[in-house]
Amino acid sequence: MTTKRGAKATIRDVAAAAEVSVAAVSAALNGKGSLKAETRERIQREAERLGYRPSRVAQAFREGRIGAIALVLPLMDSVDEQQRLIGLDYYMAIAAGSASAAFAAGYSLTLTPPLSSREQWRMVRADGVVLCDPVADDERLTVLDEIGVPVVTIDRDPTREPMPPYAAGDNYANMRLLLDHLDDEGARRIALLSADSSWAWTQDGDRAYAEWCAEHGHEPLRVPVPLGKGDNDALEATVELLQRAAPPDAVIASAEQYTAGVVNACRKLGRRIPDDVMVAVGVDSRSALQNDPPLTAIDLHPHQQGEAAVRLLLDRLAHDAARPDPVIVPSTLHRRASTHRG
Amino acid sequence: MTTKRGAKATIRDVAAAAEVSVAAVSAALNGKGSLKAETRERIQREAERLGYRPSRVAQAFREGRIGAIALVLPLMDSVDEQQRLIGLDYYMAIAAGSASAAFAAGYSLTLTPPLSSREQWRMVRADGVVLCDPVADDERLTVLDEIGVPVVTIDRDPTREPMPPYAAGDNYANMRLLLDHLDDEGARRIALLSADSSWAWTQDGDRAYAEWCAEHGHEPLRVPVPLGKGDNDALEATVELLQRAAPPDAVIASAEQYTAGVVNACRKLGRRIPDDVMVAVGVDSRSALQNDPPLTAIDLHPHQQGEAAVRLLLDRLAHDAARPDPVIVPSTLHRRASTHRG
DNA sequence: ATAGATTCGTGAAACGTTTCATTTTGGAAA
DNA sequence: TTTCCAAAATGAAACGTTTCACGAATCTAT
Repeated sequence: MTTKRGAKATIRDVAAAAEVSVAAVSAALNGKGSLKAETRERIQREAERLGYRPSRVAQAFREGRIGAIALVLPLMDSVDEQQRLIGLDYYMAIAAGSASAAFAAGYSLTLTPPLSSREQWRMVRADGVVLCDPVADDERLTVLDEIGVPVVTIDRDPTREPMPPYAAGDNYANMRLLLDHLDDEGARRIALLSADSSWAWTQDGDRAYAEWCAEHGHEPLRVPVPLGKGDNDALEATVELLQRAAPPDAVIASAEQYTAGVVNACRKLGRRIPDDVMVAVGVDSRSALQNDPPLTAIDLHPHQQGEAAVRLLLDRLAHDAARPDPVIVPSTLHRRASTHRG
Repeated sequence: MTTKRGAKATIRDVAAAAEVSVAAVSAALNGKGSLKAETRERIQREAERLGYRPSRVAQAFREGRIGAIALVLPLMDSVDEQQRLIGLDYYMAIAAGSASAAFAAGYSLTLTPPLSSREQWRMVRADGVVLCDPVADDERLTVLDEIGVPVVTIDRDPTREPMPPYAAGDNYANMRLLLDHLDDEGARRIALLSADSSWAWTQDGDRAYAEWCAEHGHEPLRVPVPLGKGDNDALEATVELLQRAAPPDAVIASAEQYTAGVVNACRKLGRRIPDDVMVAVGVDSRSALQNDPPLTAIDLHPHQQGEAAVRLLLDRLAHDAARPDPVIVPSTLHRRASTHRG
């Protein structure tokens, strides 16, 4: 049998050309088995001549696994609506950490674009899925469960039973850490910008804020700010806050998205940071670090969260029934100039 | 033959359980063929009962393609050195655009972590690769060519023959556009921060700058700034520039990474933007847009570049021999307050 | 020269799915 | 009852690779 024109050469074509068995070709090309050096070279020459490339998908098939883990980021959902993707540092670090851990284990990391219908989900070719920030009753988890793809989440699933394994920071403790810090630095009226959503980190943060305020006899000053596209929602909310009769002396931006808005609102109104108003952010980012002055923020170590999530997933893949314990990645408070009055 | 304990159920197990042929099971589960409704339901029930999930890798194998495209970003290279990934808006938008185009065509997008050895490259499971910012004599392209994986680059490969298809902005024209704009706004001493590298966009930009300066009788003020990890290399370079005896009245930050450094240097020295010094950026980003004042910048439309690159790649995959023409994605100059003196 | 050991190479199975040509079944028309 | 046709279901091939148990050839030591 001779090579068909136009068709890619297979291992069989090489075997025929070199007048050996397919097994010999496989051995020669993978450096296994015991072949005479001369034979090995001849096979390699023929393979080269025919432009033979092993079919990656056939190799994958034989090995029994796709060798890829899918990462589902919420920000991907906005791709089609907005031409421009808002790539948050937090998610990018998660992606990097996941990729790193996946690759260390011989897997690659697949980004999944917005997936709405079940049909679309079915075509996700991955051995498992890491899903970021599930909402309550997240339909995506339902579908993935139906399809039988193992899932690990980053940030806890608020409602699902049984709860998929997850990696996360301690959102409740983090909010209190931030509040305690601001209190130490002399803030007495601490406002909070946070989103109305069913995400666990939002809920946990709000709860911590409410409880802390109650414990300390502070009036809660929470302003809901949508997390969507509007870059200046946070700006407007902050402006409104600062113009109140009794303005706050500290503002917590719970999300990375709010950072620029809060800072620009202060600048616009001529309020100095930290002298007139302290600013702290719930999620560290480049813009917090590079701001003038640098902003106090909580580093959730998203890189580690990504790594941890992938490792949990690989655990699940290895021992089928196992349902590993959640991993709580410790967070770090970076005390910076925005919350310290000289 | 009965289902082995522990092993995943295959289509054969379902067939046995439902007492039909494997072909019937396949047809029932995929909604094809002509099966009696009753049979179809019975098969579905059995599949459900056994927890049967079609093997995605076997499906992929049958279909003859992996169904994934790999995206190689330069920033991924820093993952292991630095725990924290610097996720540039530019690359994130490329990722989003690529993902979007890939998915529209039934492919998913795979991120590949740093790949050094040939061995590592061999395990990249993708039908093709989009490689961002190739350097001169990029070893990765050599390896990919050896392995026989089709490649498309974003930004032109400076040296390789035959040159792989690519998508890119018009770097040369963009630099001149920026310079003309600053000239129009009254700048007379325009400095350029750019990197010493073999990347095409750097080279093109430098060439455009040199030629433009010569044409306009301006003294070239180019300062090389490494693109690596150091966040404050750009800051130091700018400080040095502004403290010269004859300081520039405009600074071009050619890379997104320089943005914060340049702005903070101005702030540190008390130079107002744009009154004392204009600032423009060669790559638009959130930090440019959200800065106070917003920074004039060139929008390279990286989302479209990602889309274009993937489409080129899919073209190559479809018609094997074809070597499509490069796609030059038009860029947009966003004129913002940082280069306009009220 | 023969047994044993070593080296070199082979044939065939297996992975799980889909497809397609073919066979069986059931029912209606003659 | 027989004939014919559509509907329903089947068996087997094909996808390209790796692996594994085994056979043939060559060499070494008795």
